[in-house]
Amino acid sequence: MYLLSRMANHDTLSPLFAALADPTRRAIVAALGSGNKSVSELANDHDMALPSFLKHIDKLERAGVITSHKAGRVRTCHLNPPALRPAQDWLTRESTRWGGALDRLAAHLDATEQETKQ
Amino acid sequence: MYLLSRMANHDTLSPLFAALADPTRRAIVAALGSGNKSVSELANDHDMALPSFLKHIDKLERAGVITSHKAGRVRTCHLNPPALRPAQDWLTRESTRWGGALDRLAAHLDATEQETKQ
DNA sequence: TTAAAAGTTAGCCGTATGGCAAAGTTTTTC
DNA sequence: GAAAAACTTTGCCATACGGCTAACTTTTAA
Repeated sequence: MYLLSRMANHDTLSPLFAALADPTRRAIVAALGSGNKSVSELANDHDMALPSFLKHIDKLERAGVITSHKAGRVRTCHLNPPALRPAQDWLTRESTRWGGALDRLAAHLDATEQETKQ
Repeated sequence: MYLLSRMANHDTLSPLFAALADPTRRAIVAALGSGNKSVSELANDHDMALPSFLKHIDKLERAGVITSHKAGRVRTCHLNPPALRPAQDWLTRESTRWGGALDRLAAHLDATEQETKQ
């Protein structure tokens, strides 16, 4: 039926989850939580060559998680607050459905217990 | 300071986010939301060779998102409800901090506005 | 008892990822 | 105007990812 492949699939979730699937990048996000920072300020916390570090910045930026602008020779990074929403929404939606399944299981177990008691 | 590299890093978040960073795997999770299914039942919805599909199942399982057991020749897959929690928690924590940052920004703008009004 | 069903294993392929060092560019500072 | 700062580009590396086909194993059904 291949529905997914038919629906003009602007897949924002995949790059978003992928961007978060690395400790360095999550640390960057966490660091930016307390305010904007330059690339080198961010990089100081990570024992990594700058080009390697920049790849992480790029990936976060391409996923929309952060933005950046350059003023003079320094590039400053900012969080993009709405970016995490799709991920949160997906997780919430699925968890809710799982919860529903658990509820149904619980209900079934209850019913079974009632039956076996009789 | 490299704190992260020192703290006996049971990184569950990275494989978890990585597992969700693929449409096929998210579809599997969604499909299992309405009940347990065998590998081939799940695979029917995806135009993909079985070995390729099994890799997705394996990755979900290694990330703890699903479990499976084999009865006879059929392997049945189940959701593992608590698995998504760490991802949700991380997103919630960060979003909250971002919200805080936004609040502080708003407060700052308000303060600035008050100053300029005087 | 053979044949089909349902996975599984092995091996190959091209691209992406996460790392590096070295050299280049643009600003800023002295 | 030279030198330092702050990236940026280039190019390399090993491993992981996401896909395939072909061949194999185990269970079930005819």
